[in-house]
Amino acid sequence: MPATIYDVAALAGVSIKSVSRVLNREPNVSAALQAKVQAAVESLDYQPSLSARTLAGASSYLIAAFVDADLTLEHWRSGRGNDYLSRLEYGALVECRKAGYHLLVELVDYGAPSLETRLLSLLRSLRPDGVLLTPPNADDPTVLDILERTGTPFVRLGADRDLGRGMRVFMDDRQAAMDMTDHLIGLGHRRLGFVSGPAAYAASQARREGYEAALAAHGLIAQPDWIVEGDFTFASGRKAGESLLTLAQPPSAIFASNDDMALGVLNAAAALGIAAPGGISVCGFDDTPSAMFSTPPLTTVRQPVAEMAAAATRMLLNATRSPGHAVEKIDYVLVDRASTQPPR
Amino acid sequence: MPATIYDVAALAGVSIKSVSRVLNREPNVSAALQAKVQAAVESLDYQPSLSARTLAGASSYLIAAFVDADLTLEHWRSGRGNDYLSRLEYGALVECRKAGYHLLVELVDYGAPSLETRLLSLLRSLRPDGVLLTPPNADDPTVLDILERTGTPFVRLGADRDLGRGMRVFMDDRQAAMDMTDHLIGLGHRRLGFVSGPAAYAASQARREGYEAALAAHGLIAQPDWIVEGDFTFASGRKAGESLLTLAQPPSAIFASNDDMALGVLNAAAALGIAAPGGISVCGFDDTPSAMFSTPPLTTVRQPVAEMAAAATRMLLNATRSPGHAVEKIDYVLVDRASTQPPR
DNA sequence: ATGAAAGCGCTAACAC
DNA sequence: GTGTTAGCGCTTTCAT
Repeated sequence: MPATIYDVAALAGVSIKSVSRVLNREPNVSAALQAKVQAAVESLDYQPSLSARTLAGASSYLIAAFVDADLTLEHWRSGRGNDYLSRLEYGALVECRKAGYHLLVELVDYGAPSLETRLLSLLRSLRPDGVLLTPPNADDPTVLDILERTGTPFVRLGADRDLGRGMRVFMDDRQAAMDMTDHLIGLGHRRLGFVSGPAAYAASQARREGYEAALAAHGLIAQPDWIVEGDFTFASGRKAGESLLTLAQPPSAIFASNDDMALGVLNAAAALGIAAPGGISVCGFDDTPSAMFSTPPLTTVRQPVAEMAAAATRMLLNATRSPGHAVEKIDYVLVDRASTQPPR
Repeated sequence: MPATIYDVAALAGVSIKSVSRVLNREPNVSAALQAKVQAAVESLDYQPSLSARTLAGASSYLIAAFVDADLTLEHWRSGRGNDYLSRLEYGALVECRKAGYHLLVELVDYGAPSLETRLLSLLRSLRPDGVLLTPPNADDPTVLDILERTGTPFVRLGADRDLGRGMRVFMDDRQAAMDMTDHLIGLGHRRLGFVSGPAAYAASQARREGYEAALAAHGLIAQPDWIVEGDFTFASGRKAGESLLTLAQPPSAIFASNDDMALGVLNAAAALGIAAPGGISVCGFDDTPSAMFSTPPLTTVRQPVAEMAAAATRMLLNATRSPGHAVEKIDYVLVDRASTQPPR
C-alpha cells in the first residue's frame, strides 16, 4: 500500500494541509515546516494520487491530443507511413514531462454523428487541463464549440479558418512555398510545374499562392498547363507527373505540394525515361520519412511538428493560470537535397 | 456543472448504489430499475467521473504505453522517420476505445538512474490498469521488476529474453528471414549476400539464423564473404552494399536485416552503376514508410505493429479480470515488390 | 433485489 | 503561518 498524505503528515508531525501546501508550492509556509515535510515525503517515497487531486477540484494534470481516426486508419491500412503523430507526441511529451503532466491520446471521428456525445463524455470523465488539436481536426467547428462550451483550453495546430477561436500554433505555408519556388528559380529554372493539393484544404491554397506569388515576383506568369491538381496521394502525383512531363513544352522543374506526390512525379519520370534531377528537378513539401531515402533524395520543406507540439503544449500549460488567445508562428526549414539541380 | 450520480439517482428515484450497479453491469438488478436508471442517465447525459471511480478503488480505465525516450528523440532529430509509434498507438487505441479505456503515452528513459523512482511514481499516481512495453524496453529487467512488484499487468512486445515474465506478443523473426531467403532462392538466386544488424540485438540474431537455415535447407553454404554486419542505419547499409558489390564474385541478391540498410544497399548499387533489380536484387525487413516509394520499391517483411498492439491491449484488458501469462504470436507478411527479380 | 453509510486521498474554505 | 473540517463523485462493505 503506497503512502498517503496522512502518512506524510504523521511522520512530519504536521497537518495534511501543510503537506498539501508544500506539495503545491503555496505561499505562507515556513522554511522549517517545508523541510520537515520534504524529508517525510522523501523517506516515504510519497507520490500524490492523481485521481484524488483531480477529484478534489484541482487540475487533472492531463493533456489530451485529439487525433483523427480516419486519417490514422488510412495511414495504417495503406502502409503509407507517416511519422506526424510520433513527432507531435514527442514534442508534447517532453513539455508534459517537464511540468509533471501526462499525455493522453484520443482517437476522434470527425464528422461522425456521435462526435459531440463522445467528445463531451470524454471531457467530462477525463477533465483534461488542455487539448491539442491536430491539423485535419483543428478546424472542425463542432469540436471547437464543445471545447469552448466546456471551458477546456485548447491549441489548434495549423488551423486554417476561424482564426479568432482558441490558441494557435502554425507554419507559414505560403511563405514556404514562395521560398521553395524562389529556390528553383534561383537554380535557373523558368518553366515550373506545380502539383497542387485538393482545393478544399487551405494549406493547398496557401502553397499554391506562394508558388504563384514567387513566379510573379520574378516576372514569370504561371501557365495554366503547368498547374495540375492532385489529392496528396502518390498515385495522383504520378498521374500529374505524367501529364506535366508529356507536355509539348514540359517544365524543367516540378514542385509538388507534398512529398507523396513528389515521389509520384519521380516515379513518372523514371517510367518515361527522364532522369532526375538531370532531366527534371522535383521537390516536395512536408519532409516525410520517405523523402530522405528516395532516389534522388527529395528537396522539400520540413515542417517542425515536434517544435509546434512543444510550443502548443507550453501554451496549454500556461493557459491553466492565465487563459489567453496566444498565437505562435513556427519556422520551417527548406531541406535542399539532390532532387533539385540547375536545368541542363 | 455536469450531472453526478446523485442527480441520476434522484431523477430515477433510486439510490446511488443502484445507479452504480446498473453502470457497472452488476448482477441482481431488476429490469424495471435498470430501465429507470438507464432513462435518467440518458436524459441527464450523465458521464461518471474517471477520477472518482479510480479513487474509490475501481480501475483507472487507463492503459499506459511506455516509449523509449532516447529512441524517439533519435528518430526525431535524425529525420529518419519511423511510424512504429503511430502504428502501435493506432492498434492500442482501437481496442481501448472499444472497452471504454484511454491510452496514456509515457516517455521512459531506459538506463537512467532515476528510472526506478520515476516509474514508481508514475504507476502510483496514475494507477494504470495495464502497461504496454515497446521493443527496446520490453527487455529491461528494472522495468519488469517494478511492474511485477506493483502488480501492474503488462504486455511485452517483441521481447527477447526472460520469456517467462509477463505476457508477450511477438513475431517470428527467424521464420520470416527464412521465408525471405527462400523467396530469393525460389527466384533462382544462389549467391545471397546478407547485411546483418548489430549482434547485440536478438532480432538481428534471429534474422541471421533464418537466413543461414534457409541456405542450408537448400544445400547452400553461407560464405563468410557474403555476410556483412551493419548497425541498422542507411549509412551502414551503403557501406555494406559497396563491399558486397565489389567482391570478385558479387552476390546476385542482397538481403538486408532492415529497410534502412536495404535502401543503403540500393544507393550503393546506383553509385556503382549497377541496376536494381536488373543487376542486383535487394530486400529488406520491417516495411518502413520509405520501402514503398523507393526506386525500385522494396521487397520486405511487414511487421504488423498495429495488430500486435491490438492483441496486446486485449490481453491487458482481459488480465484485469484473470491475470495470466498469455503469449501470442502474430503473423508477418512478406511484401513482394519490384526490388527482387530472378537473376540475369 | 435494494439501500445506507463509510471511505478512497486529496484540495478548499475557513478558522485560529 | 498552521490546522480543522468539509466535501469532490464514486465504489464498497454491510444491512435489510
